[in-house]
Amino acid sequence: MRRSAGLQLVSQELTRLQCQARPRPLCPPRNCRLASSTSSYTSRNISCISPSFAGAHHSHHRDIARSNFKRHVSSRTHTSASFTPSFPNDHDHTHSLHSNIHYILSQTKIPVGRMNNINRQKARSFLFITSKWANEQGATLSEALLERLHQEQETNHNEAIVDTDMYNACMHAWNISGADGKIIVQNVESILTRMEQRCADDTLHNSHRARPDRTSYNCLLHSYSKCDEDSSWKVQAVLEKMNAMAQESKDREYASKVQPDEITYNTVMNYYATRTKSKFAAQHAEDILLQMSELSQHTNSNVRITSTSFNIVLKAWSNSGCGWEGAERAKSLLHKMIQWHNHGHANVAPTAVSFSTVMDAYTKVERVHASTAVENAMELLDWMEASSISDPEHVHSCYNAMAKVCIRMGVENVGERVMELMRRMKNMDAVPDERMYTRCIEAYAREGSEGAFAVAFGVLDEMREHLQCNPSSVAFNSLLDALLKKQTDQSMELAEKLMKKMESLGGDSRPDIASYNMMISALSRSSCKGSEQKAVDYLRSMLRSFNNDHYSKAKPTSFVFNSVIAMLDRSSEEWADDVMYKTLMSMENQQRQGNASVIPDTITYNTVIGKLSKRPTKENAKKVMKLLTQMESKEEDGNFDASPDIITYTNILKIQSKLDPNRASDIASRYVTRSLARSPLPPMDRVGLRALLMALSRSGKFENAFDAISLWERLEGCGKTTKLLDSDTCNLVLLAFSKVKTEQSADIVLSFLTERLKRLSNGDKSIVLPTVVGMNAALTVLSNSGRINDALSIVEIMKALYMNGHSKLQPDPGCYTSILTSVASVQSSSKNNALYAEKVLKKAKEELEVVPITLVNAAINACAWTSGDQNDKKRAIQIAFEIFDQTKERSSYDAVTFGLMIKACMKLSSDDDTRFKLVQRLFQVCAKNGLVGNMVMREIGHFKPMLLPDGKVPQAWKIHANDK
DNA sequence: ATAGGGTTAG
Repeated sequence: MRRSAGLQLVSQELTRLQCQARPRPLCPPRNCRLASSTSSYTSRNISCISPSFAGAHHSHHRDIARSNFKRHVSSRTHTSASFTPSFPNDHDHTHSLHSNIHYILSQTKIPVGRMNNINRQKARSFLFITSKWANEQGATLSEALLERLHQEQETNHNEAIVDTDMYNACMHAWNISGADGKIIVQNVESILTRMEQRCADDTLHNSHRARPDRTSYNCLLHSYSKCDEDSSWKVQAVLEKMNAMAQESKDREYASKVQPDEITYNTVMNYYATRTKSKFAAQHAEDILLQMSELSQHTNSNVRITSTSFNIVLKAWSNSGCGWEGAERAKSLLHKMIQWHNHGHANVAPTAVSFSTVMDAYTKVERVHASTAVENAMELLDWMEASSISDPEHVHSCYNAMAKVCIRMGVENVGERVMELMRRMKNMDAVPDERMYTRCIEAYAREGSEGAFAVAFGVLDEMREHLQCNPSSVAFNSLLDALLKKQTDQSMELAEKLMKKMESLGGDSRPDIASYNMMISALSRSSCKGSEQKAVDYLRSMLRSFNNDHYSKAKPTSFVFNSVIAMLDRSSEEWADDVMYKTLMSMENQQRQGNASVIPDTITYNTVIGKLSKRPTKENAKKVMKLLTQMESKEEDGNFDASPDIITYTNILKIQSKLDPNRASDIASRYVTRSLARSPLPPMDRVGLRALLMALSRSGKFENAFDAISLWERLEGCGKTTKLLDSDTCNLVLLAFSKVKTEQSADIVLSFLTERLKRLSNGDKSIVLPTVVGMNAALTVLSNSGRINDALSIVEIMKALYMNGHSKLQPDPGCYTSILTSVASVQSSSKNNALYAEKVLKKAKEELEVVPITLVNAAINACAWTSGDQNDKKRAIQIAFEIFDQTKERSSYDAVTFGLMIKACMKLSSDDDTRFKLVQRLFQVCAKNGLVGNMVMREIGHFKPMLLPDGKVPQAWKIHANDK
């Protein structure tokens, strides 16, 4: 395929940018080593490198953490000045921070109760420093210091060491940590609870413990808005509690300290404003605004409505998920705000944020309203320019919001439109910032034409010049996105080049989680060979970037891992299953290290287990079992994300039944037992049920057969008959019992069958019956217990059902064979064996058109195993010969028939003389017919006394034996 | 201690 001119242009552009990239600074060892070791999976060197200072309790860990930090800092100073990954505060302070950390860590070595004043003062100021780091480490560290100082206070009853501000700072630290919402809420709740409990425990001896104030509760309320979970009842409860405390407290001063203020109400509104896709929440936020307005009327009120309050409600409507309606409501609220302002409420002046928030609401309207949305937003922009804004330094954000509306609404020639906005903002003395340039790039890239791409790259260049630094990954991502949506080989190639360039530029330009998501999911959609390898390589470099270089923007989410796993699942590369397993291990590793955005779930595990099960090797079986254990132990710990389900077990049983059937039946049994204990039963499907029953039916253990039947009956009771149960699975249940030789089995099987037959005769048409296969198994069980008559009546019933249209229940020779084989088995041999054999054979001859030799043989064999006294045995021999003689007439016997007859004579004869005569006679007929087989020779060989007095085999035997 | 903004993704 020839390259089009436009793409060629873009490609040149890329190469040019590549050359412009800053010369690679000196840090070759790190990169070289990593690059050469791509074959080893990165997860191995992940765990030890991630620094977790606060969690480092003993000095060994601390040393590792510290030395890694040092290495990290020194390598960074070489690469990029704008890079501040793990401690995003002022870069120049890195050194003093380092010594701070050193100091703080050394604090933990001082025994409790031995900190002097200077120690305490330092710890206190470090607490306030670390609490402003705005990352998880800062929060963890400040909380650790808080707890350490609390211990100190507990041993010095007369001194107040920990005050309310310190608690508040720690909660604030979590709120700004950027951690996952759930984690923030957990930590803030736990700090506040501790604070409250410690106060409640306070005695006269120590009345110095810090009491939560309004700020503390405001912090708590704030944390709820960071988390997606529905915490509205908690928010409501906190507000009520604050009001109650303010009213009920006898301490007037304290009462005024916990009385909710405007920040409290703003924060509560903000909680509702952050609930996306909920009209109710937006309405609720607006209601609170009304309440605030009433409260502010009271004298001495500490509540007053400001621009912020309004802006929060504007956001609420923008986030409400109400599309056009939400945008319109936001707009009219903005009008109301201006009215208020005009009526003398100076502190509700609309700000740039107000305008840009409403504009943002117009980016979320339904397609039909696209052009009106753009018009309305443009009106807002005109309006904003005409009015005096109280925060002119934020005016540029309105142009950005406007540009976003144009892009989202699919305006034609968006690139030029956004360019125009950039010119227009300059007239307002607003300087386009990085975000605005990025928007502009996005706009051109979205246009998709090759010329537009070239312009986008041009803007990227311009941006570097104007901003005097490299564009952040976001700008590149817009380009990547647009390139990858083109879905051509060339554009994929260009995207790969772009990724390389981002890496070489380093710093904030490095690929982030969005870049990796896009590349990997595009690769997983591609059918080119080698895409798997490329995707896995990207995953590895992402992990390296996050784990080793602490690049927080590359923090992985489930999405990347799942894309890779899904792609490998479809792959035919022979390493695919192994790499899938390693990918899952790496996911678990992330989770273990506290990355809350990585959640391997049941589907993830099932995909990997499913793939591993396709290749039944011992290693894969081991891996699969390890994964199952992992899933089960998570479930026990109360984490149900990855609870094993029927699909999990189906795959596990698939591999184990090939390698270790006993293990398979144990696994199946454990699962069935647990499932039966639950109500309702966990979901089950046909394939899974079959796999379970197969595994259970193989073992020959009574418990397993019992599990099988219990499960089947329970499912039948749930009315799952049509969806799940069929004759096939019913057969498996009976088959399970056919290998168990106990009296109990016969009872269970018989009542199982009679129950179903009874229901059938009562007109239950949904009843599931076994086929001959299952029936044969049932016959085996009954005959094993000597219940030949029961067995024969079952055959009768089968015949009747067959006549009634149950075509799969036609009695076949196998039925009789099943009975006779059981009669012959050692466990069930009785004095009646021969009589049974005679009876069964007779019945078979009546019912069947052709009686196969095997059936006759089975009858003779049954006779051979007759026990009891001499008379019983003598009669057995007679019966055997009668059967044999009848057979002879039809000349349908074989070598085995002779073997069995000889065996019968050997076993049943009362003395050697009789034995000799009978066997000799049989042997002669046998030899004449040329049917001397292995079995015949073996039987004769067993009998030493049959040899001649001189120890030789009689001539008669010899001749014919050698003839053969 | 409260209001915001950029990219992706089945």
